[in-house]
Amino acid sequence: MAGLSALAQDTRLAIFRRLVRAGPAGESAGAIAAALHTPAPTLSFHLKELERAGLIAQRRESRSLIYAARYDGMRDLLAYLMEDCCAGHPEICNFKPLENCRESPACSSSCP
Amino acid sequence: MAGLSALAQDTRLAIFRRLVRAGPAGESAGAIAAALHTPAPTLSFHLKELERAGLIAQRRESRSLIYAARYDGMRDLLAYLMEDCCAGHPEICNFKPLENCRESPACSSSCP
DNA sequence: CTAATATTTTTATTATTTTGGAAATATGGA
DNA sequence: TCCATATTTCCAAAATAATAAAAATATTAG
Repeated sequence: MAGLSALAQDTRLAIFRRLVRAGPAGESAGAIAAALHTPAPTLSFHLKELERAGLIAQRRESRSLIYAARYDGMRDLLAYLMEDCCAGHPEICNFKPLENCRESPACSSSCP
Repeated sequence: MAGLSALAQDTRLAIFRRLVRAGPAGESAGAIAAALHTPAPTLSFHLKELERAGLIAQRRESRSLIYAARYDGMRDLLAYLMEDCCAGHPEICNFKPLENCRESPACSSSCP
């Protein structure tokens, strides 16, 4: 699973967390690099990796390249892990409810 | 997150999937090695890695060492990923329901 | 105690991933 | 057109992870 390796790296996980919080507006490569104190080429390498895994998407906005989290990519990853594990043993899915999720009809109505 | 790196490796993911399916009875190191056509030292290396991540547990049964999946470890990993992502953007959690999960009261009642 | 089985630890080698400088590419403004 | 900004690609070095042979350890049976 590409998504797993993509997130199994500190810098990439940090990037992804930022982008999830940034929402659909996303954030430019430069802004991320500055925030994470990471040289541009290193950051670019990780962004490409996350994109390859389907977890983020790139778009150009004038001179900047903006990256944004792909929620469907993350959903796929979660679904994959759950299918694997929840499948044989549903008790794995016995989460204590996440408050801000409960508030969303989408979430509270259709989790596995 | 140790759990992410632990599962971001083909052999280890294969081991974990086997053990989840094997249930609490688990499986001996030798049996896993045979099933996955993996030399004993290589397997032992990966088992230790999974154990370090809290995803499996070891117990001795006579001469054999039996490994079993730790559901709570897996639940923690899923919860971590969801908190991260579901948090800001609950629509990520909008899974199409997994059938065998719906059947379990534990699961259908308390997913995020 | 000795032998047989089951597995881990040690160790060295090989393979993969990560890092960042230097050069290249793309966009927009003067 | 020429320059500045934003970012990527190229590439080689450094760091990390995976592999498996050989030796060591643990358990039980005879």
